[in-house]
Amino acid sequence: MKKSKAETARTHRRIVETAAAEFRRNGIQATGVNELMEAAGLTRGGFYRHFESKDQLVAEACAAGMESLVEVSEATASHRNDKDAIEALARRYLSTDHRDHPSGGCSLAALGSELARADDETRAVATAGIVELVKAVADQCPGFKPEAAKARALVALSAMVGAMTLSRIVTDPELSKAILKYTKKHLAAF
Amino acid sequence: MKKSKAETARTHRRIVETAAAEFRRNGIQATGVNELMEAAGLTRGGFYRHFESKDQLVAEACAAGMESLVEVSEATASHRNDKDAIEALARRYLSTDHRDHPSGGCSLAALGSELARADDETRAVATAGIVELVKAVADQCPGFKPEAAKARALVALSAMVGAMTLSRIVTDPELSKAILKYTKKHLAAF
DNA sequence: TGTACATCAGTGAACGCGCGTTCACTGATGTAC
DNA sequence: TGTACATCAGTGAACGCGCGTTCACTGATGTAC
Repeated sequence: MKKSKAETARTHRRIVETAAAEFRRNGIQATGVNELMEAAGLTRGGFYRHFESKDQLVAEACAAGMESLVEVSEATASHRNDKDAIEALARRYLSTDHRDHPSGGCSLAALGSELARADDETRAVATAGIVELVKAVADQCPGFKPEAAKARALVALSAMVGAMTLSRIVTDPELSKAILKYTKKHLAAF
Repeated sequence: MKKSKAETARTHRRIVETAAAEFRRNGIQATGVNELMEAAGLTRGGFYRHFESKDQLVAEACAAGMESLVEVSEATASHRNDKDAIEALARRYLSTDHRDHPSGGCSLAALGSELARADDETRAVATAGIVELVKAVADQCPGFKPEAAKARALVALSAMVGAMTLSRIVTDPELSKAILKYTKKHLAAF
């Protein structure tokens, strides 16, 4: 039963979006293609009409994840009211809500160490996303020279990704909160 | 062929150390029990004389990884010459050598997002290691009140883990170096 | 505009493979007498 | 101190299972005339 081009494109996008969320929730390796297709309301066999391999889906899901991260970050950084862009970003990023819901959150924090071992295409896609994100944040840092603003954005991103990762590892709720709180405070004064 | 208690303990330790290094290099899920036993010079069947399950090995390997991280960090932070403990730590941690050799490096950076999804025992072990690490670093921060020193150590650890993770994801060598450089510079002035 | 045919998204069974784990067995060690 | 036996670290074949992937098939869509 062939589908129209529009519907095919919609299905493709649905698989990618489902994958991006499930990967963030479960990890890339721990999420099976079959499980993913089922979650997208399809059967396993259809997968290879849309993707050459699981690796290709990973790359596309990574791209989608970075795209939404850039979107949310741009919105947060620009809709601030006279707060520093990075303070506004940190407040949103380093929340317990983000910590407790990885599936809707940042792919870099949710998949960091898995992405570091991903294939070149996926890492290239992640790199492009990071560059775009840094540019977007740096543009919202008035009072800094371009190079300094980029450095600031890179450091803030590192601190946020690390803090979110550690706060998810830690089993002590107080320590988990403290990691978020102190990093937020530090970035606000930065 | 039964072995003496001493030799059994040595074998156990060898498996754990091998696992800790291989996990950091390959990831936890991507490293098989059989492959690990072979790397330790044994055959697969013997594994379950030492561990109840792969999960138990993961917990022990995580403990070993945190222990060596604490050791190296204590040595680095205390053998500084009048530099701040955190500056000394960052200089060593945020090196391209560390970036390029995860197997001998920090488990939190190498396994971060996998540890966040690990079972309670492993996460508890990681938590204990983080607490010990933070305490050790905070103790080497003279001129700060205990609470402030701990906050400083937590923030520095977050920034270092995040920066190392990002620098390993990124495919652009210049950007990868920049992440390390700017984070190092930031922590030196912190 | 209507008809005939090629295309291809999606189905569902099947594939080989490597995983974590189990098991019967071996034989040197530690223990009981 | 010497002997007999129980223990158990390590071997290597085998297990069920779920993974990523393939394939013959279906039938609605898009295209050619």
